[in-house]
Amino acid sequence: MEDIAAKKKAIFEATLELIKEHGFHGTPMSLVAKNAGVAAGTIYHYFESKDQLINDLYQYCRTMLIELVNPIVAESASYKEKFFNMWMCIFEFYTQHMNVLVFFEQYINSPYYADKNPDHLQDKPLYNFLVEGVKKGVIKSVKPEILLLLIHGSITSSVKLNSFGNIRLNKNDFKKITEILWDGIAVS
Amino acid sequence: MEDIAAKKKAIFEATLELIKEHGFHGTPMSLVAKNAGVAAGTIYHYFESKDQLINDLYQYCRTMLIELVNPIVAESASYKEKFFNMWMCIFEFYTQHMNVLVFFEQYINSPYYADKNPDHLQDKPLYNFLVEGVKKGVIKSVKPEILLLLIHGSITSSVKLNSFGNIRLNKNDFKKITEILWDGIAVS
Amino acid sequence: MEDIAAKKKAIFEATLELIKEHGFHGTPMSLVAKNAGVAAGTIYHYFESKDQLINDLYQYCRTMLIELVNPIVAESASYKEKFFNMWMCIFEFYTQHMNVLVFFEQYINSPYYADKNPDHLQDKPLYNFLVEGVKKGVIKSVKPEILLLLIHGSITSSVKLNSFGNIRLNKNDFKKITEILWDGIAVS
Amino acid sequence: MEDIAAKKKAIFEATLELIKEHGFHGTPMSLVAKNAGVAAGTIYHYFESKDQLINDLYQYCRTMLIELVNPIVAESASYKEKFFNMWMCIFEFYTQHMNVLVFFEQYINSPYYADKNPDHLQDKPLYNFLVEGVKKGVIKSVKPEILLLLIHGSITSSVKLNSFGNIRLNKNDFKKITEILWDGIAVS
DNA sequence: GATGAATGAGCTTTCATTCAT
DNA sequence: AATGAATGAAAGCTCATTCAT
Repeated sequence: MEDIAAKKKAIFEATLELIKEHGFHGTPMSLVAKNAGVAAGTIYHYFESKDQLINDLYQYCRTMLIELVNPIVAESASYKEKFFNMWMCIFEFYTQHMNVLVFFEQYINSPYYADKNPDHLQDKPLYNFLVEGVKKGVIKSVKPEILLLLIHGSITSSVKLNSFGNIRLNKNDFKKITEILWDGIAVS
Repeated sequence: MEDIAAKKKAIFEATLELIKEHGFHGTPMSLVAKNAGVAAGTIYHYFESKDQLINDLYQYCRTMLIELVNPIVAESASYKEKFFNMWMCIFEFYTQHMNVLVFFEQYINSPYYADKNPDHLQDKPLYNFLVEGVKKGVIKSVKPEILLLLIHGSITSSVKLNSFGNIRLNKNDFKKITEILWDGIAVS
Repeated sequence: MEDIAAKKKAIFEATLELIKEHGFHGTPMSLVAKNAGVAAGTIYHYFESKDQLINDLYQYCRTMLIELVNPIVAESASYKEKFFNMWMCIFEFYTQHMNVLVFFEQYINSPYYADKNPDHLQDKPLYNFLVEGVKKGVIKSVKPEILLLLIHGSITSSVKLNSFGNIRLNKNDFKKITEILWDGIAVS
Repeated sequence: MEDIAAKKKAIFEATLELIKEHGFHGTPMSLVAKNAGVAAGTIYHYFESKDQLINDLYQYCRTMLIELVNPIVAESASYKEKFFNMWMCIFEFYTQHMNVLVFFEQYINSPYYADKNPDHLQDKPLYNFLVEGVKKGVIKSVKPEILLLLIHGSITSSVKLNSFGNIRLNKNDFKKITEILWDGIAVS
């Protein structure tokens, strides 16, 4: 991640911010260039087309998230604790990077995300963590894809509720939400 | 709903289908006109602008869904049964109207849905049903907005998993999903 | 030819003139639009793309020429006279429509004329006229394609010499050129 | 010709090939650089601009052709024989260097060849050879420019017919073509 | 109401050229 | 001399919207 050319990164960040603010449609390349501090043509040294930029941006964000969650799996804590930590970790990441969350939601529901196969984020850490939980008998024997979607949905919904909505969630709310989830998925 | 001019409805349906297939960006008014069997100018008799068309379409779909859910609340069944029926009813509606689901997801995450206040669908029936459940002490005392998001998220995720994914859900899966939800939110 | 929409014709003529003056490369669609007195977008109602415009323009010019030559074949005159009349007719057409000549020469030698098969103009009238001449034993038994190219080449060269060069051809020169041609191809 | 820097020659040859394949328009400097095995900036050490490159390339090709034809004039053979040899010599050069022929045809008909004065190739050897022929009374007293264009036209047409067309010319065809020419221009 | 040709602002993209290294 | 990343003007093209019929 570190050796991404500075300009490439600037382009990514400018795009992310503009998409959050104005959507795919309202984000012309000229504006991306301006906000990234490069010339219009420069973008095309790094990305073949606008489509390619969007797709590369998706991978860029995905990698950010995966690298964030990875360490938590390695912690030496109870499964339930790790579950909670993971939830909070992703929640906080999205809260601090609303533009990533907004981008993800738009991307997933756009024609860019062509195959529509909802394997979004399900790779590596969180998915494996859930598979492990099922195997250990800690959580119910449900298709991990379903669990994943429930969890991810609860996080993003909470972030949006907290950030956009009239409602502001407090520690108690987080506890309740994660407990609902846990009560739902855990083997009692 | 019945007195919507036939042309207006044709425009709505054409738009819905095109957005599902090509997204907002790939849905020019000229194509909407063509697929709806009207002239380009005709659309502007019914809708002030493309933005207005999109926003009106949102209301059109929303109303469809609400009118579907309403009768279930009135049923004389146990709360838990109604809860399950509601889930299945919405699940089936989205499964049969994938274009509505896709449109909703795109709309919610677009600049059209400007205020970002996640009151999407939370009005009327389902919201009230949940408030009632909390009051009765049948389900946990959590902000209904949160419950709503969890439920809606579980439905849409399931539809997408079932329709786009490699996974096909069966009766048993539905039971598990709704039980997870119920176990999570119900007062034990 | 007459029922070509006035706008389409205006676009053709503007393109022809601009290409003569500035070549393919120096003829932006915006300038075509301006000189044709239409909006940029209007061109795209009539032509799918710039390439398509160029190719349609070729057919437009080709038809003009063929319709011009056709009547001469039908004349009741000697073969040699018709031959001379044809030469002069085409010569005068190109002289009065230099932009068509310039366009043809550019087109034939461009990637637009993809298959490179030099059947340029060889269809219908002139080609058949030559075949007839060979059959009658009036002109030498040579592949008509060759004859065609020699004749066409002599016309265009003469037009260019006359119009661009320092040399101005007079009646005597025309006589000599056509006689050279005739002496070359005729059966003595 | 020999002391042209190797890189300069590489640039010429790459340009020639690209223009044959994709035309002026489809030959960006970046591609010339890539195919010539040099950096984009390097081209600008040798040529002031793309226009200059094209114009220099024209002189480069012209010189090639002149140096080829020169020796033939010096041969000790009959005028008619030399005439035939010259025709075949140029024919074969173009056949083996189609990219030069294509480039010439495009150049002559482009705005690069600004003055449009059709003295293309008419300088030195062939032109003088024809003037000499007229003076000797071997060929008709016609403006040499006209003769030149007829001859050159017959060669290029034959090359294109032979190389692109469905027709393949044989020894007999060549004989006929040159004889037509000779019969046309020679004093009988 | 209904039409659809016409508009033109604004988009994505290309490419000749420059210049710090 | 040589490089190639960077530039930005200008190209081809799209599409929401209008308006005479």
